Amino acid sequence: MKAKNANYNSGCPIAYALGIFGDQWSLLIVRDMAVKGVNTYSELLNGWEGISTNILAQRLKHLEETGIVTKKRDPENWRSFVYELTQKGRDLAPVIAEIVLWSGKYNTADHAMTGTLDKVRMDRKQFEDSIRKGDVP
Amino acid sequence: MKAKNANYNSGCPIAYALGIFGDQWSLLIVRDMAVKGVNTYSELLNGWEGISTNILAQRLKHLEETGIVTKKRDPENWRSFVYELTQKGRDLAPVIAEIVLWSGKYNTADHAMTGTLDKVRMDRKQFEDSIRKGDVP
DNA sequence: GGCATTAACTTGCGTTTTGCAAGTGGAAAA
DNA sequence: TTTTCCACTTGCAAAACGCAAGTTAATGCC
Repeated sequence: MKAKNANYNSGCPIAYALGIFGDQWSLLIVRDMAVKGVNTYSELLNGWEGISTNILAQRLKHLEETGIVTKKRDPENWRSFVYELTQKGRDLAPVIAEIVLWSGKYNTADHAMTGTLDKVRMDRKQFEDSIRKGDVP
Repeated sequence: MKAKNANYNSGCPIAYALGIFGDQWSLLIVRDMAVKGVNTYSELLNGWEGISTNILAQRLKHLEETGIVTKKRDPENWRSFVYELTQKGRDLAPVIAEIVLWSGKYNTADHAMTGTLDKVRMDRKQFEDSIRKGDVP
C-alpha cells in the first residue's frame, strides 16, 4: 500500500487515485463519513460488519497522510477523536455517485442501501453538493 | 480475493463495486482497454511497467468472471486471444472520468497522461460516449 | 519437416498484507 | 478506586503479491 504502488507517481491520474483509495476498505470509510456522517473510530469499526481494527487504524492513517481526512480531539469528549473529511475527501462525492449508479445498474442482488441509490438517482447534484459542503447529520 | 470480500453482497453499492475492481490493478486494466484500446495479454503486460504476469492473469480472470471483459480467440491470429470490454465494463467510463478529474485537481505532481485529463475536461460527454460505444482505436 | 519464436499463461517461492484475537494506555464514569 | 470506554497495538497464521523461471501450443522461417 502507501505510495509504494509502482504507478502512484507515474503521472497517470487513475494510478494516483488508486494509490490513495485503491483497496477494499478506503472508499467504504469515505462513504461512511460522507453519506452517514460517521466520524469516530469506534463508529467506523462497528458501523458495518467486517473491517478489523488494525486495518481500520492503518487505513485511517493512510487517508490522513494523503490528505483525505483530518483527525482532531473531540472538544466535547476529550478521550475521543473526531475524523473529518477534507475538501479533497469530500470532492470524492462525484466518484462515489458514479460508482453507486454503476452498481445500481449491475448489482441485481441489491437489497440494502437502495436509499442511497435512489437519492443519487433522484437528485445527484444535491447528493454531491451536500457532501461537498459537509452537510451531513 | 474474488467475491470473498465480506461486503460484496452486503447490498452496499460501493462494496459491490469494490468487490469487482477494488484493488490496485483492475481499473488500470480497464483504463488501458477503454482509453488506449489495448486488448491482448502481452500488450497489457508490456503497456505500462509494473504488473506481474501472474497477477495480470488473475485479474483478467476475475474481470471475466464478474462480467467486465470477454475473452475470445483472435480470428486472424489463432495463437492470440482478444480481450474486450463488455457493456458493463464500458459503463465504467463515468467512474473513470470522475477519477481522472479528481486526480487532475489534486495530483500536483502530474506530468504524464495530461492528454486524457484534458480530453475529459474539454469534452467529458464525448469521452464517456466514445468508450461506451467502444470506439477505441 | 525441424527449430527458433511468440503468446498466454502457470508454478515456485520468498515477501508483504490481511484478518482475527487479545492486550495496552489513558481518560472518565461509578 | 475500580471499572468502563475509546482508540489503538501486537502477535500470529493465512492469504495475496511480486519476481523469475518454466510450460504449452501455434506460427514463422529455412
